Amino acid sequence: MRRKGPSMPGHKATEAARREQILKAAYEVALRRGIDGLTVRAVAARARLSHGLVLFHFKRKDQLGLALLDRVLARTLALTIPDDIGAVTNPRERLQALFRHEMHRLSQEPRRIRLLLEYWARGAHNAVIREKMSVGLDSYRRAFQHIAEKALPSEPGRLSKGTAAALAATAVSLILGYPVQAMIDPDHFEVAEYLAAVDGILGQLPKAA
Amino acid sequence: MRRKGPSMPGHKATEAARREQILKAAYEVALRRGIDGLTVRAVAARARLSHGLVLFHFKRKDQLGLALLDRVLARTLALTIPDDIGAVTNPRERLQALFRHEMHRLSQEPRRIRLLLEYWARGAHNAVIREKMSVGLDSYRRAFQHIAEKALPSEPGRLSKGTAAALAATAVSLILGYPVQAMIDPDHFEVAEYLAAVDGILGQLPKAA
DNA sequence: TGCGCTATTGACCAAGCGGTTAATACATAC
DNA sequence: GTATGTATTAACCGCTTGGTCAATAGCGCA
Repeated sequence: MRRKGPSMPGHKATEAARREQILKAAYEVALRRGIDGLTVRAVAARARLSHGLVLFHFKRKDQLGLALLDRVLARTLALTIPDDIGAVTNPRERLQALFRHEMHRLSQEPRRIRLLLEYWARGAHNAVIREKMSVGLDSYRRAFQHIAEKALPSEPGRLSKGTAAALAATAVSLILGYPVQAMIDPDHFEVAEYLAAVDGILGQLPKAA
Repeated sequence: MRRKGPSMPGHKATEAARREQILKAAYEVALRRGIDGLTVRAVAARARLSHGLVLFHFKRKDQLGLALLDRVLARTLALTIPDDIGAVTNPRERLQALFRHEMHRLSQEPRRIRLLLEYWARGAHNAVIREKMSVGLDSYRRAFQHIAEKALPSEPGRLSKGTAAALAATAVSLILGYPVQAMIDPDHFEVAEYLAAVDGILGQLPKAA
């Protein structure tokens, strides 16, 4: 069925290297044009490859999208506590320091947050995305829950495990809420003032008698 | 250029009625299949109309999308304070009551929240969407800011207008953060516990001396 | 050197998209 | 009853998309 076909395949590469090259290109495309703009052809063009090759390494487009989601989650919700914060002995202060650190970190790469948000919305329709999202979110939340349990005064009745979990959830709300709101109107938002308000809230938290 | 053409135009309708009919269909389609599934043809099929007619009333697809966004914003971020909450005299309790009310309200229609989130993500790329979003978010936030100013102890130096605005922003984070997290893993989330944590935070807020 | 394996390419395909338009049926005005 | 205007339809168009595939070129190995 072929009419004419010169063809000129480029140089070869190991599977791992090619996958990484393609994933990197996909990441860049998604950051710039969003998930809508993440087409097989756009990724291939960015990686300077034929679009057939992209589908050769990632059999279907959604496999590429899921691999990219792993990368986004790893870079966004993988919480590593810096040494100087881990060294803070007072749990309350440690929680506040971690808060500040994460707020600044996540505010610095708004495009990645936006990409995370796009996946988030798609998670409502796609069970696989939702599951990956759930795992990432859970580990992120757990880090806060761990510190929150120590920061809370350990009263017998009032503070159950559920409370600590809920407190961790509110912490995540406060952290993600800032870049998400700032994404829409950057003018009205000062990270310092937001942090001051959150600090005021957290500072009074363990005062419970 | 026409080959053959019986055609059978249906009954006519006033412009306003048709637009409403189409918008309603678009809303239903978007709720079920997300913005990705919001195609002119899908909307037309749902409204039992030809897809040409949809484009006759909304000249371009994005005009339909923007009109739908208005509807979503009106139903989601238009904050009307119920009488029983407005009657609460203590500003702190009023703020808490409004919090509970909004949490429950927004948690009841998760699909609409998801749709709002999809638009939100697209606002990062589309200036018109972003502007509409900003207006809606601003009015929503202002309602909280208004009550927050009264709830805060009016100390001269420490509580400026910026603080109240930032506090309103944290309130919005806490309110939107819940359904957004619950959207991903509904199992780990109890609205009661989350509310208890938020109530604990807010309850201690005005204690500042 | 020559052989086989496979990564790579470009052409191809069907499906679905937004958008346009000639033909047509309906409602209204006269 | 007839003419006018327009809301409505179905066919059509050009384009992009994800996916497939025969042909091919480069590489390791004998």
